[in-house]
Amino acid sequence: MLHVIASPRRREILRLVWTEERTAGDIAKAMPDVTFGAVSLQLKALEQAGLVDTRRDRQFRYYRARREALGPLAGHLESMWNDALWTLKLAAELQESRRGPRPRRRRRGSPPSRHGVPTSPPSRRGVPMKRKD
Amino acid sequence: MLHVIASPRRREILRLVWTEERTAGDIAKAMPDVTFGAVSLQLKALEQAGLVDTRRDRQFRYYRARREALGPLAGHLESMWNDALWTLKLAAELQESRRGPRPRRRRRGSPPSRHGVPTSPPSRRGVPMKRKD
DNA sequence: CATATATTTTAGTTTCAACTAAATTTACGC
DNA sequence: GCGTAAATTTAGTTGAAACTAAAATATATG
Repeated sequence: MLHVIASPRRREILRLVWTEERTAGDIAKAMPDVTFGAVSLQLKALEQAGLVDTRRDRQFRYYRARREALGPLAGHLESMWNDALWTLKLAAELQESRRGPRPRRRRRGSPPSRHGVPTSPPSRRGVPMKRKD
Repeated sequence: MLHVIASPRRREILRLVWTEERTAGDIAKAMPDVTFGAVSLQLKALEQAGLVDTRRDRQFRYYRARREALGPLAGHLESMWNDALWTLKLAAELQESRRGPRPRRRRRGSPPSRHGVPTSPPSRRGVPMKRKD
């Protein structure tokens, strides 16, 4: 759990869903420097740690912080977010803590091909999938 | 700061120096699965985060937790350590969270040589060094 | 000064979490 | 059914943290 809130990225997500639930897309839009997929993975991490609740409605999935799961840290995080000075620091941390590959400019006009994939695996498009709640 | 206590290794060190100061060697002996150097680096990280105080006496360096620097987390950590069940979990985490190279068996009888170091730099053994308090 | 012990620092290695891009799944509307 | 939008999952990449081993630093002592 400590590991999960140690990430500035996940703390920023927590802050976004602290007082009201939001959809995954809404959250992703608020973090323009990462892809939707990256946000989705972090949401999964937060959910598995029990730090957010999730709810499905139509094609949307809503997330909301489980403040009680954070125990004594909840108040600490809140006071940080209410402090204007800390907001600046968070932005700096988000820049600093950026991991993984930087976005690469997509080549214009080049045919859709991937790195080490000479033969594409058999497509399972159209095969029905079990619904995961 | 959250990042520093997110590491099970550093939390284990904090626990060791929670109620009484200990020497670096003492701490390293209590963690037989890592080298002295690794422990020293983590101690430096803890010191730079302001989570431990340090004191020199003779050739020894003593470390002690700065419990007040942890704020609301201090109590949380304490109660974790006093819970027998959590002790087991910590051991599991220490195994799980292990990073970096695993210790390799030293080849017996092989001459002392290093990877990409054909020429060793000029030894400065015996050259006096400035004292770092 | 030489040797021993305690600790830190450096250089290089390995593992892993955070990421991207693409593919897939799911649900909606026509 | 088809197409589209929302979200997740998969496969692969990257950078940095955690480590090892060795060297350097620091202090004590004969």
